[in-house]
Amino acid sequence: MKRTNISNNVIRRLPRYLRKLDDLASRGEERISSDKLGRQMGLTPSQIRQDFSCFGEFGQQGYGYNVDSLRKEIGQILGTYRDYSAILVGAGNLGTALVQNFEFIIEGYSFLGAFDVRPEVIGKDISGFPIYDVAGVGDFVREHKVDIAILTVPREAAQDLTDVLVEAGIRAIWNFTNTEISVGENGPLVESIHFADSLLVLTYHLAELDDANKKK
Amino acid sequence: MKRTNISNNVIRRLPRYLRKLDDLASRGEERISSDKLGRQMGLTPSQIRQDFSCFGEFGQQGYGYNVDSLRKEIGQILGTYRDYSAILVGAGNLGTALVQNFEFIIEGYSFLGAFDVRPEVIGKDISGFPIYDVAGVGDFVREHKVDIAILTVPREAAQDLTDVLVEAGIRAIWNFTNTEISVGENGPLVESIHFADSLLVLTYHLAELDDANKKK
DNA sequence: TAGATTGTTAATCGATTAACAATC
DNA sequence: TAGATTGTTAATCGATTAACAATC
Repeated sequence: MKRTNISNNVIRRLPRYLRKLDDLASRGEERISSDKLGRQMGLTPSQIRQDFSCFGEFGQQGYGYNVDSLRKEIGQILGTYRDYSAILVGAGNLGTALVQNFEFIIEGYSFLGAFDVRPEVIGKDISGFPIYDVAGVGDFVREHKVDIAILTVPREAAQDLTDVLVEAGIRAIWNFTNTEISVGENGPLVESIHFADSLLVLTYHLAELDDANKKK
Repeated sequence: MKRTNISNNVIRRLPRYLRKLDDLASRGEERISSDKLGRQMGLTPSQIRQDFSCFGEFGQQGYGYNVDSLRKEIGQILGTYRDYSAILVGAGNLGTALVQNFEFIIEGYSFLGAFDVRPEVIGKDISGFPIYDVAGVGDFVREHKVDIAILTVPREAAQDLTDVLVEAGIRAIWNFTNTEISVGENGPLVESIHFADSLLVLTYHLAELDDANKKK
């Protein structure tokens, strides 16, 4: 599989392809053409073929793409078979929800446990995984060479814990704290879920509609 | 304020500007130039000026932008002062986390309450807001002309509840179900938070780094 | 006034779309 | 073989960047 200088736009479309292909597979579809896929996803067939061709030749002229093997290829590209290790930092409602509701976190990764600062939850468990004292998170990351930290602590604690994680050599932070965390030069990858941003995009469009109606 | 044919890229940058300006304001900054702002956000000054100029003239030559008034302008554009009404559909861990942790949901909107299907939570409350039987959500939306539904139900219930909400005339759905929900022609706005997509982007980059290292 | 910095027009760059030869 | 559909090259479109006159 090649991987040369892929644009962000392409990368962000890959998980959507994967979801769609999972869906097609679960409905028993065996093959799909870029044309059909495009119509189902609201993309042009050209774009789909361009996107895939960034990574290799996954189709067959006159036939299209085999759903199952394309799905595996894209899973491969996205690293889903690499068994990265992950921990949860912040075992509150949000962290608990993520681990409990979204099987993909536990199934797709080596989930090693959770960390929290509150004495009343330390020692308990989430979906069978222990909740440790957050005081030990740095050592734990070092010892287990943890790849990904899911950061779901309150905003106030975000930067301090980030510093600890970076210091301990974490490779990636999935950031739910609604703050911009800073990781310095050569720091880990950071992917943030900014809930408020998403909601504001929604209200932008509501406001837009309201304004358009008012004008009439 | 004008609003003509704004590209998606621009719209998605607006909440980031708002966050940054809130931050500057809280640190007591009074003015900011596109140049400084650009350096702090990793954008070019040109792009920042272009973005703002989609909506009006908010700056002053030789001075820059007044942090506080720019912040208000962008808030206005994003509809933050419009007091849209919202309900939570699905009072599980995730929904509870959203309402409890993210003040902006309760502070920025008329939050009217939560709905769930489980008898043991109906009648209880989240942060002082009642949890109603989800069986009545359609009537509630109709009666209160609810603008936004925050959809945090299990994947299996997602489409059925969407149908109920659409039928009742909901204007926007903030979708956390990790599924593509379909709302039909002239349906509400939908903004989805696909947790898995975000995590996959992270592992894509991890895999990319690993591959690059292997080659060396 | 001189310096700073905007808003906007023009130039560049990159991403999407169209076209088509290759081939299953 | 004929029809379908890919992978890729070229054309188009849109978004970002650069430049600069206007002006605070």
